[in-house]
Amino acid sequence: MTDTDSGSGVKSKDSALYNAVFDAIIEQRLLPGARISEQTLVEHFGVSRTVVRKVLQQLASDDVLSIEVNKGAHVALTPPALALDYLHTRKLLETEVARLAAKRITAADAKRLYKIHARELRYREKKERGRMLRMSAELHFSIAHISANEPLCLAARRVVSRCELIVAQYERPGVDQGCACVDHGGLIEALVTGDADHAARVMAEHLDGIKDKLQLGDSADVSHVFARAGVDD
Amino acid sequence: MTDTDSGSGVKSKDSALYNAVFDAIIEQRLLPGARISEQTLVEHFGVSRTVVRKVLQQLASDDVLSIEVNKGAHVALTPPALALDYLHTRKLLETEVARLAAKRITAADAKRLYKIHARELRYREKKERGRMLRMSAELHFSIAHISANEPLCLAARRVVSRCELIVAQYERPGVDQGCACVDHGGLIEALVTGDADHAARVMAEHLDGIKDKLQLGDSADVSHVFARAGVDD
DNA sequence: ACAAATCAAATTGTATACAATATATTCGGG
DNA sequence: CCCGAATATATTGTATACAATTTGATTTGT
Repeated sequence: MTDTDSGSGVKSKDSALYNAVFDAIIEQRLLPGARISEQTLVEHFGVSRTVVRKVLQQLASDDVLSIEVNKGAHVALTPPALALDYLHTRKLLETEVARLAAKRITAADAKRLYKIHARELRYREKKERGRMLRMSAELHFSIAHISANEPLCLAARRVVSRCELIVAQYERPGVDQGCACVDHGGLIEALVTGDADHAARVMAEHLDGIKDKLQLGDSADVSHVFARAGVDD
Repeated sequence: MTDTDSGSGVKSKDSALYNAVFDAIIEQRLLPGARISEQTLVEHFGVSRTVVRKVLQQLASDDVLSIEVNKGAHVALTPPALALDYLHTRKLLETEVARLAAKRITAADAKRLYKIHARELRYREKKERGRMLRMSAELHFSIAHISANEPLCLAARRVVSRCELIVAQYERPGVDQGCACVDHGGLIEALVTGDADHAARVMAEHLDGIKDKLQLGDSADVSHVFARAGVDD
C-alpha cells in the first residue's frame, strides 16, 4: 500500500511504525499469538507510548492484532471456526473485487501487478518465505486498489491481512505451500482479459486452493504446533 | 449493539462515550460535516482527552467520522461517487448477510427483530425521526449479528453506519422518506422463511429502494443544500 | 473601507507522570 | 519437594503538561 496516511488522521511518522509492525506480522517474523509490548516499540522506534498505543489501535482495527484490556496487544490468533468465516468473507469480497478490477484495469495497472508478481517469484526462488508472503498480500491489495471502490478495498484489505495470519497458523507443515502464488500469474491474466465473470471465477478458485492447503478440518487438532518434535520442555 | 466492548480493548467507561457520539451521529443530531471538538466531549463526559481521542479513533475506524491531522474530527462527509461505492458494497455485504441469516435465524432471533421493528414504527408514528433511524440501523445490525459471521458482521456494520450518514446527506427534502422502514416487515418475514435466495432478493430490493430515494444522480448538483431558498447569493 | 500581515486564542499532537492491573518472584507451610 | 500466599516488578490505563499548528481577531498600510 502506498498511502497508508490518507483517510483517518495518521501522521507520516506514525506510518513508519505502523508499516514496520504490519510487515513483521505479515512476514511471519511475529507469529499469531505473539505478544507485542508497548515498551519494546517505544525503545525500538524512539517515540512515546502515546503514538505506540495509537498505532496498535490502528492495527487492531485492521484486524491483524487483538488488544485485551490490561493485557496488551497480541498478534491475532484465529480459532478454526472464525478462520472459516474469514475465508468465506474474503471470497465474497475478493470475487467482487476481481469483477470490478477486470472492468477497470489499465495497462499501467497490469504492469504494476506483473512487477509485484515477479518480485514474489524471485523471493520464492530465494526461499525468503516472509518477503514472498508480503508480496503475495501486496498483490491482493493492489488488485483491490484497482477495483476503485474505496470501502470495498478497505474491507478486502482487512480480510486479506487476517487471512495471511490464518495461513500462518494453519498451513500444513510439510506441503511446499508455494503459497499458491503460482496461481497469481493466471489471476492477473484473467483480470487483463476484462471478463468480469471469468476473473471472479479464477479468483474464487485461487481462494479455494488456499483454503484446501490449510489444516482446518478437525478443529481440535493442534498437534502440528509441536510438529518439530524432540523438544521436551 | 449490545456488546461494543468485545473485540479490541475497549473499557466499559469508554463505550458510554462511544455510544453517545455514535447515537448522536446516527440520529442526525450531528449532521455530516459537523465538527466534533475534543474539549466538548471532555467537558460533557468528564474524562480526559486521552480516552476522548481513543474513542474518536474508534469511530473513525468504524467509518462514521473522519479525522484530519491538526484539524480534528468531523462527522463523515461523503462525495456522491463515494456514496455510490458505499451503496454498492453495502448491497454485496448485506445480501450475503441475509442469505446466512435466513439459514440460521431462530424463533428468538425473529422475535427480537420484530420487537425492534415495532419500536421503529412507533417512533415513526411519533415523528421522532432520529430515534427511528437509530432503530432502523439497529435492525440491520441485528440481522448481521444473526448471520453469525463475525468479520462479515463487522464489515456490514461499518458500511450500514456510513450509509445512514449518506442518507442524511442526500435524502430528498420533500419525500416522506419513511426510511423505507415499512420494507423491514417484509424483510423479516423473508428471513424467517429460511429461503436464503429469497431473503437475499428481498434485501437487495430493500437497498435499491433506499438508493432510489436519494438525490445522487448528477454529482455536481448540490443545489438541494440551499433548498429552503429565498436566499440569493 | 478593504486587504494583507501580525498577533492572540484555541485546538490538536506528543510526551511524561501517576494510578491500576497483571505478572513474576519469594517465602512459608504442608 | 511441591503448592499457595504475599510481595515485588513490570505493564497497561488514565490524566496532565508542554509543543506545534491552526484559526480568528486586530492592526496597519494603501
